[in-house]
Amino acid sequence: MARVEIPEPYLTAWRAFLNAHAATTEHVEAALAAADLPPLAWYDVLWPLYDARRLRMGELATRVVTISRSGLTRLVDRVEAAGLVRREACDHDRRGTDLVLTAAGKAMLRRMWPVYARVIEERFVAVIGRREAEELADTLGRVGARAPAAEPTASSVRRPALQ
Amino acid sequence: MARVEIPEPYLTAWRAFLNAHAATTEHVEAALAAADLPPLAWYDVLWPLYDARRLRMGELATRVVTISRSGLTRLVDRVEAAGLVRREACDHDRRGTDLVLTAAGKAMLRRMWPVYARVIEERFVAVIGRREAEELADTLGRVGARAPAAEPTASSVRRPALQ
DNA sequence: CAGAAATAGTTGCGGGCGCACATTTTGTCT
DNA sequence: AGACAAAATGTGCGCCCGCAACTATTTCTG
Repeated sequence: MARVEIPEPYLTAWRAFLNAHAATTEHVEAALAAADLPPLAWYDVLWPLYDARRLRMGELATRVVTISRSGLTRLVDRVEAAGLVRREACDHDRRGTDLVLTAAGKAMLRRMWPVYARVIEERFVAVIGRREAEELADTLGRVGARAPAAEPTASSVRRPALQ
Repeated sequence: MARVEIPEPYLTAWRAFLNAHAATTEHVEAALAAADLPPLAWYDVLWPLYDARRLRMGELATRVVTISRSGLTRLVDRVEAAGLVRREACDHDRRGTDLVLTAAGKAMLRRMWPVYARVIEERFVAVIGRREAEELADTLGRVGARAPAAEPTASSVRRPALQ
């Protein structure tokens, strides 16, 4: 029956990890919904497009780790239907689709970020010291590292200042 | 437009946090599926029942933070249909439903934990120092703390030794 | 250069989830 | 006691997701 042993401190940390994610995520979604804004998943599509100006579906998929390829297709369907992004033909590869942010998409990004950021500040920044944040980044960076060497990282949350 | 500012180290930590969760979660689900076992959500139902012997739907909902009340109803429907738990009438309150683990449920728990634990070891324990684990638990514990004072914590991952 | 193999993206299908509402039972106030 | 609010689940409905299969291209191979 292979008695699996995981030392107490690790187990506690693991539980805290899962809890923290559930709690914060929930609050972000609630805040967005309360402000009549789309779910966080839309942000994950819009931001990389703002950051890169133009991306192919596959490249976007690389940055949105939380959803499957087909799921992304339909997520983009919806975001496009809302007029926030536009699909364009890809030059060098007629199989591919390029995505670009529309003006409305950029505007939506500007409306979503403050709401998103507010929750990050209240639930995350507010209870973590600067030094701790650095350690967190380091530790969790290792946990999230794509095992072997390939598997790209993911999830971008704004790098250059959004306007 | 309220230029929201979040210091770099926090943003980096936040990204690492989301990435780490996506990555580990994905691996756990993959490992369970590969072993022909139910998804992690089932574990979240089975374990608290093993831990508490008997729980009402509402009490269970308190511990399974990642799903809504109605979602839990149907999750339990499935787990019950699989013969892993049993719904029983609650004595003092005829509105309520008690849940108890069946022998098959306990057995399933014993099959799932090693697979689950294996991933925790490989992806989490293996890349974190003991000291770091304690700091993680502390820091993320604060992040996951239910804001005001009520809102119970959640997610249990085995406390007494499973057999 | 023909044809197999690989790649990019989409779609059919079945399943799971959350919201809002319905149902049954308790608790309270008068 | 009688009525009304509150609490504990379950249910109808529509949305979203992932898997596997499909189409259209491109790339590799002999």
